[in-house]
Amino acid sequence: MAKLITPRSEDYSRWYTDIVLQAGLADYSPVRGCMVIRPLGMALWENMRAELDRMFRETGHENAYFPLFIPESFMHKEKEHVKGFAPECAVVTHGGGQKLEEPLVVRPTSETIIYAMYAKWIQSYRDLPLLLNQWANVVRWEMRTRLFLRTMEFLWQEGHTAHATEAEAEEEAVRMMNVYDTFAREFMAMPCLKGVKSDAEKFAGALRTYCIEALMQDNKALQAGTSHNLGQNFAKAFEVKYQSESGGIEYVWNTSWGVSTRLIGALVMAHSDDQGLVLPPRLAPTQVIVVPIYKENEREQVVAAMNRIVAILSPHVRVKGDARDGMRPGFKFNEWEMKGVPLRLEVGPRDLAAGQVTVARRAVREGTAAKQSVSIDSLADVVPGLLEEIQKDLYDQALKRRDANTHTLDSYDEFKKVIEEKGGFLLAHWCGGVECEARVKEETKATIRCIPLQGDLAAVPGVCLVCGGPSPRRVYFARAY
RNA sequence: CGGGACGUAGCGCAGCCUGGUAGCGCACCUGCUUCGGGAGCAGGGGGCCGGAGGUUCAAAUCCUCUCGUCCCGACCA
Repeated sequence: MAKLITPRSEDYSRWYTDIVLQAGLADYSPVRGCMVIRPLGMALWENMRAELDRMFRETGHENAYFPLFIPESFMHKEKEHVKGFAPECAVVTHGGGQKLEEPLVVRPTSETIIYAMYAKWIQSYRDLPLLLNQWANVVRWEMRTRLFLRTMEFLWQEGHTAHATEAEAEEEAVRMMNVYDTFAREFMAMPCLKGVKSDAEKFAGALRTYCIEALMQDNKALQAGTSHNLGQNFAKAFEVKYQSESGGIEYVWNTSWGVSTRLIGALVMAHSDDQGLVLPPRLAPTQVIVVPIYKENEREQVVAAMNRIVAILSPHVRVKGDARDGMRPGFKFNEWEMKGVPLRLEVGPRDLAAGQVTVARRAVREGTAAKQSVSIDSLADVVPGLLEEIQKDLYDQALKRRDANTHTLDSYDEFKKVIEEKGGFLLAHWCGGVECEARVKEETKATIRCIPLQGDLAAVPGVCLVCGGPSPRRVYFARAY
């Protein structure tokens, strides 16, 4: 027994770290608070990025790139923004052996430098909407860090758009929240809540922040993506103006939205088990691993069969053969399970004699129910369907768990009890007051994760959990990462 | 920055209380036997015990200082 993963139930935090390190997603770096993303983690991010990029393009966006350094004065132009980000900014004061005239902030997010450029690019209503996205790294000087979930430097995408009207900007912000939700559901197999942040939780400088929130296996919530309606706050700060059709000068309306490598952490915490990483087939860098099983004199024949199978499947799925000699099959089984490969094909003399392979699904391990025999001739037809089935099962399982851990409550005492004993999403009435929100946070460590949108089932009036005042709708509370 | 713990081989740890010159598991290297769920045996390499100072004939062990890491809070994608 080489590598063991701490059981989830014993120490969730340790379990998570074990999986990230042992699956080979990432490693600690020599720089405190930073992280090295290893090839498996990067391949996963690249797959996420490819799908997101496609979705961004389908909604009319293009990629661009803006500088890492932001003049410090830019950060000060929007007062809420600087208040929110100044404490966590890394600042460059020297360059080329000399003290800089004006310090440069390493971007914690790029609104300021992007809208400074937009001011130059936008003159007329004909220049709108301007819909750009950039893939970049950002730096935030965090006190405490955790692999993928919160590191001082992380990779993300940030979309920044400018529109002629408030309605268009609002539509865009909601659209991108929905894009994120669709991505999480269809590719990560991760169900999310959608909604608006309370004022206390919204982005520094935004009018309104939309978000998707997912529930992890320890029943804590994770903010998986945000989309902000920035109103005209940045347009006014950076003089982003255009001449309208009627000839008047108007400020533009902006949105910004982003997801980060935190999604990899979300993926780990959403699906993995005590055997290691579990990856949804649509994002798995390797979807199928073929493991040959042989005695010394059978090697040549079995490895040839393995290569044949890889060749048959290659046009249809991301498949690899593991012909490493001197390792027993059981070791390879465990290793690929730890790395989260959704489907394993075992090929041995017994299978070959019958013209078939043994197929094992990653996420189900108990008993032999997880294994089945499939004829080699039908592999190309069967395997893609199996992968889709796994993808669907992962989602169903996550949704079932999320729903089972969402509680509708009306009593504050019960709320405190449930948050302490069970966790999960607590759907309760809130009057909208900052005092009530702060009191819940203070007393239970739970925050409002999101306020469901109009038309949601939760939009039924009631009385506030804390003060008993009128409440327009229930909101989702949870303890969060 | 407050509260707690820990620094001994690549990783995980024991040894410390009661000082005597460093050990275990995994990983790594070599050989043989193995190979349908983390192989067995034999042999081998690898450490200024986080750093500095002190006590002592003698310090991983006792004392002082220092540096670093992790966990719990405040902050956060």
